Amino acid sequence: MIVLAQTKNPNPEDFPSEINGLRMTRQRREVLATLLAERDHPTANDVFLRAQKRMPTISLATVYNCLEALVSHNLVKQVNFDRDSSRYCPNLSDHCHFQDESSGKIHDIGFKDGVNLTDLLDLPEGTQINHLEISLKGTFGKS
Amino acid sequence: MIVLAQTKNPNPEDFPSEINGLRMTRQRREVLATLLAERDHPTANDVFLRAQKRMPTISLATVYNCLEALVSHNLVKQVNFDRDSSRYCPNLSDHCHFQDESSGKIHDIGFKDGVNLTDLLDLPEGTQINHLEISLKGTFGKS
DNA sequence: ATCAGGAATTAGAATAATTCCAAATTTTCA
DNA sequence: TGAAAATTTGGAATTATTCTAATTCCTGAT
Repeated sequence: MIVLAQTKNPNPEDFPSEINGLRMTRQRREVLATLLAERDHPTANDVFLRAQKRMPTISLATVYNCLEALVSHNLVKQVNFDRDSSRYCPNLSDHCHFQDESSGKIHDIGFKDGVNLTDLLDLPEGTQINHLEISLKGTFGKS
Repeated sequence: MIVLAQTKNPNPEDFPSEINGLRMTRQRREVLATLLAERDHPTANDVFLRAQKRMPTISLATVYNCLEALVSHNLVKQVNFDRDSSRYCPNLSDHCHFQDESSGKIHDIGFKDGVNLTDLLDLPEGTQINHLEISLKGTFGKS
């Protein structure tokens, strides 16, 4: 698994031509670079507006297509809070999401060392987890 | 907190006139009874179709209204998987949801004794959690 | 380089879950 | 009983997302 640059404002040109089996087209690079540049969990439309600044011809449909391609190849995580529009997160480490109800901001929350969620769950023998999403809401402490 | 009957097919007439501060109208009783009768995590439309059998005049808008009232008074939980339509669950115990990818069925998953999710999370001091949702997908073991 | 075939992009239409609205009905309780 | 408030209702409106069909872009073989 290729580790993506964690630097801000990566140059889309610097991405390899294929990541995790996904051919990196110009638009996909742009969408990914947009997500990496500002890690504030934007919606598809937010990404569209930002990507348009550097690539004025990109369409919203393409942004949706690219996001779905990136998500399905595990380059980006899709973040859902209730029925709000989906948001996107390029943080690939194991984490969950906390939405502060006063600011609306979403924070990435890591797990403490050595803990494993599945140890806590009463799952029947032989269950295989393919996907897991944890979403929290409340008031976020100073940090 | 009033504990709702855990029996199947409760008679809507048997609910008290107010639960958790929510006035129980005829339609709200019917919607709640529908959820308690078959605990398979139906969508709003599923609930509508079932409730219509006993109350042919109920409208879909009312089902949405009732579900939202029940959810906001903590009588029912709203269950979300990605962008699928919301599903509703009258199980008020602390649990999360697992969707079996082969059958599509949703299972309630309890936590093992004595564990507390928040112990695992790297949350800043003073954070207050008001709402929490855990959704899993995969293949469910026999059981 | 050129060309054919496949993949990706695009604009706009279509979809579908949910919410909104305004009128009618029901309930509450003074 | 009657006025005010709350709820229900049907249908219209909203909106995020998906679909469609046409165009453009890539890629790899010649």
